[in-house]
Amino acid sequence: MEYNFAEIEEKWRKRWIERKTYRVNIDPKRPKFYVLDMFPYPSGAGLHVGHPLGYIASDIYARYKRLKGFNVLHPMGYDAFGLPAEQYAIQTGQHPAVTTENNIRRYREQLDKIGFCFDWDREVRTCDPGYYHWTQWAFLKMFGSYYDFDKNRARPIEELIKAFERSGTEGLHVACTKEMSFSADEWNKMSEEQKEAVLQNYRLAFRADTMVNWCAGLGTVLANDEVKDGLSVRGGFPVEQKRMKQWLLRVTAYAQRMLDGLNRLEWSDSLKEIQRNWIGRSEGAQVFFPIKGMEEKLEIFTTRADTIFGVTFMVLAPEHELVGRLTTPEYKEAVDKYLEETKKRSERERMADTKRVSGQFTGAYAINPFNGVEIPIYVSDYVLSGYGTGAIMAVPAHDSRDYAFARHFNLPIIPVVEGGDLSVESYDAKSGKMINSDFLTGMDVKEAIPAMIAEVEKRGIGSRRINYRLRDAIFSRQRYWGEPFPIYYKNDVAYPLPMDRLPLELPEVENFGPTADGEPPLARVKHWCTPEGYPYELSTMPGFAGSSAYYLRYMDPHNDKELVSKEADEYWRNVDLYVGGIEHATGHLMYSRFWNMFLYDLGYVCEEEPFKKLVNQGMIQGRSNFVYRIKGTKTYVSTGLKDQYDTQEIHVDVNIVKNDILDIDAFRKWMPEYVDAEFILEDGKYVCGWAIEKMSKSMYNVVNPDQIVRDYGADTLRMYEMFLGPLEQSKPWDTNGIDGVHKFLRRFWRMFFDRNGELALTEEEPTSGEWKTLHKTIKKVTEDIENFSFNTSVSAFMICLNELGNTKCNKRAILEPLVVLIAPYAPHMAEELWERLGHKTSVFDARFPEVDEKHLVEDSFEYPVSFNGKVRFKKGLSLSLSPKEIEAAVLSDPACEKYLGGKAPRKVIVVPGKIVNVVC
RNA sequence: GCUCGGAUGGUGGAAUAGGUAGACACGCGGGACUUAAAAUCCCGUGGGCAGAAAUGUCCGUACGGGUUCGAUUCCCGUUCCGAGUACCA
Repeated sequence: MEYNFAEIEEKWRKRWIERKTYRVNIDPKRPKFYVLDMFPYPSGAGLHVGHPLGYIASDIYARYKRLKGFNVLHPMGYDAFGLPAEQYAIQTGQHPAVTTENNIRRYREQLDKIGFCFDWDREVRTCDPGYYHWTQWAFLKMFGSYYDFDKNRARPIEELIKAFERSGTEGLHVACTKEMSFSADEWNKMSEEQKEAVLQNYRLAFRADTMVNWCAGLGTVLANDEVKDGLSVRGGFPVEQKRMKQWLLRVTAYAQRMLDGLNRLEWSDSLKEIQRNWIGRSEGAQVFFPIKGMEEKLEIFTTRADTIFGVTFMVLAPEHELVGRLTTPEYKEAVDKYLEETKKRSERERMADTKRVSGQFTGAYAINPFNGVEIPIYVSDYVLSGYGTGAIMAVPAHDSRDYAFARHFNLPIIPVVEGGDLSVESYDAKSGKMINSDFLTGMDVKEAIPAMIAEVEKRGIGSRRINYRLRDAIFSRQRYWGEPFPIYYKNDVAYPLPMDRLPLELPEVENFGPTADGEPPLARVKHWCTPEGYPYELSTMPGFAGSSAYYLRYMDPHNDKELVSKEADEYWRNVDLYVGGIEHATGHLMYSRFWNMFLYDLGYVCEEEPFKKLVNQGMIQGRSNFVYRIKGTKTYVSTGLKDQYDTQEIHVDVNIVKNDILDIDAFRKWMPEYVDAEFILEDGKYVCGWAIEKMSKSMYNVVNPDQIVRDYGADTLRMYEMFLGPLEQSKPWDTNGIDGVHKFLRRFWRMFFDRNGELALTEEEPTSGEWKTLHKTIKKVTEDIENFSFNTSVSAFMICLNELGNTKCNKRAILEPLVVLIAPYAPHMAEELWERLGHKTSVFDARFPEVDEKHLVEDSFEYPVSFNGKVRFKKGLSLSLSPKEIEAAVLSDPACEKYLGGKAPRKVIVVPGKIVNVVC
């Protein structure tokens, strides 16, 4: 009876759908477990073998948990709004909904072939009105909320309005764009428009005039995480800074909570580190410097308050609001010219030459509040307007950038901390003894910082301050294929659409590009306004909007009254295991946490963090193959001989190469130009060269999972992807080892049958060796799944089979538990075997085997003791060297006693320089 | 520049509360079965030296030190590779 994987897998794919094997419902009698994959954006290219890696791992885990008695929620859906479908639409006129639908169908086909246990009844698509209803709903909730730092949570904006009516801004401690100060009286006298303008300063979803990343190539604004090296992540177009009115989400209000929350999550340290850096908390002080001849003061932020006596100049960002006012007439022309120049330099250019020093003196002076010294004020683009206060006190002796600036403009450099050689470089380290610093002199830097901050506060010229690098998230996109904002305008004041009018559906347009005068595509819609005639917002929401709360929707996907019912939320709570790529560290995984915390604050969900444990699968790279053509000929030379000729390296399709050996016939048929190719072989074979590259069509190294499933079956694909190496590690796809895994499955199958293909298991009692093999494997596989070491558990199965194969074990008591054990990895084969073993129900309704320790008892063990003139046991025993004495010492050692359980050992073998072997 | 990871045979990778390094698999070599191929099975496989052989022995986990009876594992330094981030005051 051969293992006919094609037939078996086809049968069970159908059976699972018919029987609804993977449907889940709330079941209070069983503990829940929520396993989630990051849902895919269905691109036109379909899946390659790298995509399912994480899905296979989570699928194994989900099936394992189910076998362990958990009620497992394991859903799948599609992140369906997004740029590629829209770009394609602009080029071809094909509606993005159509392209998206086609791509989804293709994805589904491919996913189904791999045998995942998704509950497809819970599928969500972010572009469905029934889904984005709740994206819009959440947005309106944010619009209607503010953040209270005293209560440390979001509250309805009505509470803030009441506070304003009662006592203005007095005593408020809330998140805002800009500090405001007014009395209750002033508030009450404001017009509706004025009040709304004030509230925009506090709402968690708000509209503001800000510097944005404008990408002309895509015709839209981008969030910080969508830009890399000054280019758009999607498409690679240049990005420039532009001032525009945009919708934003006040994620900065949650900076500290998101930072603190990380400590309670089971995420990898590297991922947590990335988020910590992205939030970028830094502790320091805000200090106000008087400006000579002006009432106004210059506010700066510094983490090095201790170095205040070393300040020799001040620098403002070019966009700083004081630049215009404090520049003296004789410097006006030069400053304007400098501002003009920096404006022209793109973000990318600025980043490219960070070493170039540029700046301009404004003619104005600040006064050092501690020693009265007048300090020149400069403008320079090395100071960023978006961080801190957009102004700094420059201490060239202890900051490398200030040092470079001072050198360039010949400004004084005053050391205030001992150490380093200031003639060469600045001394930036936060340690050493203070000098030239009045009351700080003699202190260490670590004491001087708090001492100075205390002094600043005492004199009332500033205070301790915590700054975050995190910025508010820009939420508008000037695109078509996204969620419309449920917002309309009256006299340019934004109003929320009433909740009962949601969802606000995306209207049809005949052209998906921006309008001639640069308006978003929705401007083309004739009556894009409320029934009362008020115009709707023209931009749409960004990609991360739909993916921020999708894990909640899976809990209750068909509910049209709420995002998720209380019952469903309280049962499923949050995601126990989330598997996905690390590239979402600063995007989706930040926004989701923010979004969930917000819903938590308002009482809509019962957990503060959305994803308890998170595992990042590595990327699967492509392994390209090459042939070497002798230049100017049609002769191709094998790798080992290529140095003897003048050759050209040519990519060859990896699908016609096996174990780096070229299939010559297939090569001749591959492309017309190779029909009459000649070969110079090594040992009768053509050996190809290889390299690890990104998996891409142009390098002919894309391997399609469908093809692997066709040739080897889904179970082999699943096990092989796990066998490739540690899940979290990036590794090249390489089919070299796939035969080994496939061979294992065939051998496993054959264990159950005789020559005639009849099931041939006996009820005989297994030997102690067979029991031991079984339980050793159960133990190892269980531990490995719990630790996500899927690669070593595949090895454990192979070892198990090697051991059982030696004795040709065909005992039911051993083989039946192994079927359940392997079911998470090879579900199709396990189901088939389970059925043939006479079971009427799915193998996934069985229970995962438990380890029975009594079968694992060792009959001999090694007692780790070394020998070198004297012997020291781990417990700290020390003795002289005769073997007899060693034996006595080993036996009297409490640890040994524990091993032996009171019995006398049969033999103690002393291996000098090695170990002591104790045999029972 | 800063932060975080990593480096083990021809290849992918095992093994760390410090205890016989190289599990498992691929590849390669040899053999069995077969008219032949496929499939299947068995044996060998880190390197050097000695030996006809069994075997013995030395060296080996990027490099140099350290702690230890004992280090792939812990500590310090160096090199290389990867990832994140980048005028963040």
